[in-house]
Amino acid sequence: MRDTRAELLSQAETLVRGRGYAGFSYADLAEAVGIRKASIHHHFPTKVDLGAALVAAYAARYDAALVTIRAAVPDGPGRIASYGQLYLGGVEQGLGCLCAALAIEGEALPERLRGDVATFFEGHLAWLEAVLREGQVDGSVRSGPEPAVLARYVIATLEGALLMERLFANPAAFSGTLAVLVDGLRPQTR
Amino acid sequence: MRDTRAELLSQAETLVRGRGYAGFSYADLAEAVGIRKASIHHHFPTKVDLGAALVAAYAARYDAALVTIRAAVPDGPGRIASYGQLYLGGVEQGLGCLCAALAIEGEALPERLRGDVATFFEGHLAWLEAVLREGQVDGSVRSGPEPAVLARYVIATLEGALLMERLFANPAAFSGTLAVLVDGLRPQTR
DNA sequence: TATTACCTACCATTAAGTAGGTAGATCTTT
DNA sequence: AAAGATCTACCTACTTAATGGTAGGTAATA
Repeated sequence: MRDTRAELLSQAETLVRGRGYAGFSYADLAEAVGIRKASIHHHFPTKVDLGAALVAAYAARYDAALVTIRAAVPDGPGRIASYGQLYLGGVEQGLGCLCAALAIEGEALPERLRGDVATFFEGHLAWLEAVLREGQVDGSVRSGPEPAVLARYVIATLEGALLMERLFANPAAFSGTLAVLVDGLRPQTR
Repeated sequence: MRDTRAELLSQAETLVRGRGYAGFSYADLAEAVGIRKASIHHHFPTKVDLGAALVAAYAARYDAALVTIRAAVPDGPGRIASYGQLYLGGVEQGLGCLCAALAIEGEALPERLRGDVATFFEGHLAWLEAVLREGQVDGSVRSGPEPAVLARYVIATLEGALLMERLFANPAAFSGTLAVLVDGLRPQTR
């Protein structure tokens, strides 16, 4: 059995992450999957439905990774480093963040998708905030700034680095930025 | 006299920064400026021509600001803070970075524009690198990481913060991230 | 017998871009 | 200075291709 729906989601994700939401069409997707354009509507009646499914699947994958990281890595900076590694894959494949691609379209983006994207980021912010707070408590993360502030700073840096280093096809530079970011989160004793 | 060309550039910039390059059309622009669609082609024969003019004008405005900052602010962190303030305007107006909007479209973006966008970022990276190097020399910026690495980290953080905080319409959060960023650049003595 | 998963054929709309024209400003030549 | 020529900045009307989406059908499966 070939799971057409999954294939559609996979190819659509690649298209959106590579060219933006407005920048891909059902025709592109049909060609990528090897199915007729109209058949896509059977699985995803409208483009917004597809977009929402894309965000849901993307968020679910991230959520699983976040749980794993928290279980597998004990300290704050290590967890943030692992979180940053999740973005690195995008740089290596030349794909940006799905939600960044959607977010950039701002006012033109269907309301529903804008909400989904905001929810995605809010989830990450909540996870980061918890991780950073724990790190401050156990002493692995520098105290001072509020965890909520640090969380926004972390996600901004990684989203920005992904945007930049995908353009320059420079995974090493991404890793450099990640290292500076993580290092800056440790308690300062130099 | 009304400078139609300038008006076209201004409105087009707002459109691209608000909805992406693929997300706006000559029809949208015509309506925004109060001119017929075909007349736009008189000023900008193709959409790529318009896009390139947009990037050129945007880059020129930034370049002027960079020169001013370097002349008016003496220390490294102060200069980076001023640089970050340039992005804040976008958050407040609900507009993203023009070049980020273009960059996100990646492979779908006409070759020429991709080159122009890369040049834009390279110029900023060069400026940041020089500023950070000077800061390390005069002791206002922490030593350790290479200026080139720090430059990429700075621009990534600001581009990412603009992306995020525009979505959340949260200029205060942008300022929070900027503060963490700038603070982290100072020589650490806590 | 429904339902699923696909198909062909179509639709209305919108996209970027072109053709060709007009009114007014400006430059050139006598 | 007048006459003609050219240029600028816009227009209406159009083309071609692509967009998201629909209608309705078919073959296999549950």
